[in-house]
Amino acid sequence: MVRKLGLSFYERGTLEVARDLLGRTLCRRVPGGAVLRGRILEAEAYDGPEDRASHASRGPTARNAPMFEAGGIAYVYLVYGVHHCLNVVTGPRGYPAAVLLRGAESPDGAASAVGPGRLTRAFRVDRGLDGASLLGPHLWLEEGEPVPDRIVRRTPRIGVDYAGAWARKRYRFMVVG
DNA sequence: GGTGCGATTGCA
DNA sequence: GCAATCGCACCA
Repeated sequence: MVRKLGLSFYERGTLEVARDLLGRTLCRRVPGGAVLRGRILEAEAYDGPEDRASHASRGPTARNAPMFEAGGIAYVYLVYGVHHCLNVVTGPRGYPAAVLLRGAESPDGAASAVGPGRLTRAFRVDRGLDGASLLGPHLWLEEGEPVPDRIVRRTPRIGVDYAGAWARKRYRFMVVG
């Protein structure tokens, strides 16, 4: 029996959720009814208003509004005018935090979809899902198979060199192998 | 109303 | 090494 992760999974500290996302099953019901599934392999935490790498570091805007909502919804945005990025919003309402999903197994089980843009393409996620509930019919997570610490690696985040000391924090979690 | 650029990727 | 491509943050 597969279990959909509930609100209590998301309403925790961002770093804790990021680590715990590894091994969980990302599920996406596409138009037509088919469900795409794949285990999450890589995730990055963006934690609070002080985090200079976070879109929320300059206060609430139209784009980052979902980050300020309570955990359990998606935050989807377009980077470089080309790729969509999928985030899992975490923590309580008013505290801007989210986890960027950077890699997962491909739904077809073949190769892995590593890279935030590749992941959203593989799971057909776009801005139509911005703000969508992660307990709803279009996008959700299932329990999956938790990953032991010995195959988890922590590194600084990718592509945020502009963020000073925040760029060096080890907020990226990935499954090795 | 104008401008500069990004939580990336793929190809030369 | 660099183009693609556009929403949005910020300034006027």
